[in-house]
Amino acid sequence: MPLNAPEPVKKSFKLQMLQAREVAITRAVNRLLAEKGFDAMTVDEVAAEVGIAKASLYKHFSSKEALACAAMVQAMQRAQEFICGLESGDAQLLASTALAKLQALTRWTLGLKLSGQMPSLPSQNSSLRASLMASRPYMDALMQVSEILGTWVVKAQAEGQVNPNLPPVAVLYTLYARACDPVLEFLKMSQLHTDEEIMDIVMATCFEGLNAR
Amino acid sequence: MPLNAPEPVKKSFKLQMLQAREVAITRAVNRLLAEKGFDAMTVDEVAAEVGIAKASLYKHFSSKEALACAAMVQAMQRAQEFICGLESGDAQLLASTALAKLQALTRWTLGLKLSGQMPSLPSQNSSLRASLMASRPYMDALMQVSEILGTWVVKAQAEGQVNPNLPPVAVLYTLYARACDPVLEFLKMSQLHTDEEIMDIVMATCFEGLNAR
DNA sequence: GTCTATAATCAGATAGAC
DNA sequence: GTCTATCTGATTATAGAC
Repeated sequence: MPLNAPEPVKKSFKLQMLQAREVAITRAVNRLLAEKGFDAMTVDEVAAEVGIAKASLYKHFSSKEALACAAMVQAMQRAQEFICGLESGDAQLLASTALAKLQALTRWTLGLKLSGQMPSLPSQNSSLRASLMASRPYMDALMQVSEILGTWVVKAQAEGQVNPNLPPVAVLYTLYARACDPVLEFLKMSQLHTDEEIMDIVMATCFEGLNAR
Repeated sequence: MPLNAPEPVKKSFKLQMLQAREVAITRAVNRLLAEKGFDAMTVDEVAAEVGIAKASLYKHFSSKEALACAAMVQAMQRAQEFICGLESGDAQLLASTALAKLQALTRWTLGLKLSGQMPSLPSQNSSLRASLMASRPYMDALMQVSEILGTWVVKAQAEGQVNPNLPPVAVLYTLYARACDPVLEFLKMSQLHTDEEIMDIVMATCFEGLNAR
């Protein structure tokens, strides 16, 4: 048995295990964040869902806020990947205009929310708000996403497809807000519509408004 | 000094004081509920804001949930009064059509939210949700409001002013959701617009949609 | 009914053995 | 790094004097 060779291999393996564990943690946090929100989620629940002791969680993340931040960053990165996909190659056929891209992204976020994978933003004065604002990885990802979406909005307005009287930032905020819109839960609870129908309804109210056209 | 006459007068006075105190409490709760939400609000804060001891609060309301329920019922009653005003006399000139009434009510709720008087609904799994659903006064008020608004929505659709393809209940939920829309806070934080402008923007996105017309 | 003081509980975080 | 057991602080709720 060689004495030197196994070292880096073993190290890499351990690192992989570490990362795999952390991915499992953020996935659990993401799900619980979507289901109950930050305040109602307890660290004990996270530990139970991952299947490790609470103390072990704190070896990976220094606080409950750090836990949630990591999950939010992960979610943000998934959004970035989806956005990149919309900007490149094949997707051009499906989403050729700026408006089509905005709509595709919005529908994707609605689907995430309906399937319980969209961590609900801290809509009120939560301790999470401050932590997120102080988190470089999160803010960087948010800025990047906002910049791309901002250009899409401006382009869609220039192309006459989005109401040019609306401040672009207001359009942006509106799209962000739709990703955590309680209307989706309400309609799902009523059990009168399929997920597809619910998405169609919310997409219609968002882009076409309540008024008849 | 008569021995019998003062009795009912004194009782009535004490009752008035009691009710006045409880109104003061619900007002404070309402404000804190709007500012921080149910979970972040503590009973100590409520007591401090009202200016009485915490134990005294529990003489009026049996739990934190009961406290919040009372505030929500009070808010609901204010909404009912506004709705009744829209249906009667003078307001007919300002809000003659069903759509105009829906818009007037929506703008009113946006104004409440902007001035920090709209208690934010428990959007996630809060203990408040269950308490509200179990509260007869709250559910009764909610049902009454929903019934009236429901007729307005159907009428507005029949008059060709609201998109007839949308299920009326979806329109209703959408209007409820706009009353606690985070877009309002986001725009207010950006400090680029006055409250009036913010209301105009949100009203436009809500009723006319993001798309150009 | 209001107060001070305290009980009871729960959740975030840590100590220390392995 | 993971565990069990524990600490600490915050928060809901109550006891008991006045």
